[in-house]
Amino acid sequence: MPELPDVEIFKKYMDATSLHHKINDVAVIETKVLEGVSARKLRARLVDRSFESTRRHGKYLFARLEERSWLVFHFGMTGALKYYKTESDHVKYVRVRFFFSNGYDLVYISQRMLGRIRLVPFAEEFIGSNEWGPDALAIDYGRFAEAVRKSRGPIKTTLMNQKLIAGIGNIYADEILFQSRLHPTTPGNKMKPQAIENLFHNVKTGLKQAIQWRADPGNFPKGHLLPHRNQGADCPVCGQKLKTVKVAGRTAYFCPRCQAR
DNA sequence: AGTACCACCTGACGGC
DNA sequence: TGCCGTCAGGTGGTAC
Repeated sequence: MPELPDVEIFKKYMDATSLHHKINDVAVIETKVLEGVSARKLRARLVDRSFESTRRHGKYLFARLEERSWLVFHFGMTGALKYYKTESDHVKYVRVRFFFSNGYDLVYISQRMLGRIRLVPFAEEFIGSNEWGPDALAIDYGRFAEAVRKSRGPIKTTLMNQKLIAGIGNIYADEILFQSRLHPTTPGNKMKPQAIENLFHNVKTGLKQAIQWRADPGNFPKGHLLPHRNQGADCPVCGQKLKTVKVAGRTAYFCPRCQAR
């Protein structure tokens, strides 16, 4: 699931639970989730240290250990973090476990193992080397509008392009386009300035609201697409049957009436 | 440069 | 019940 709002919730969760506790041990249950670092090195760099602060860029979460040392969490489609008292709970798909000196663990969960954990010296440098665009909550209007105006492909693809704007995935792209009353295949370079402004506004408010509602569709008030984003559902605004279309290999849900081309 | 497709993984679900 | 195809909220590589 994890897109920007979900990862922001993981960040808040980690801030509230996992900072400043000494790490007693690290257990790598599945080495496949480690990228560019061995289980041995990870353990050596973490044991006796603690997570001091976190930051987020797009769908990536960074936890600072010390100078020149950041742990990078990426969650893929099925990742999450959970903090709980050691052995108090049986959690499935735990791939890496951090044992704190206070008797609690932070675990990295990843059912499909499409996410990765890395260890990098500088968060900023890592973000730059991946050529990610500005975080969707930080991008300014000028840069956003330029990216949209220059794109010939479907607007949904542009919203999800991490090199242009970091943090929006399949689900929130659908919600943002629904709020903007834009068909997912609308070409960016065909959009009027008014429509681009409106889309920009909905990127910001859509993501901020999702964070307020803890990225849980169950908390979304009426008039939002997410809780209805499944086969055969009706538009929460006009009642029309929602439709789907493949955009860049992903399923886009939209209302054919509210989001007419 | 921009876009499409596949591979990476596991599991859930529907049809037969 | 069991098997099989399809699909799932992400990303990176390759091929046009």
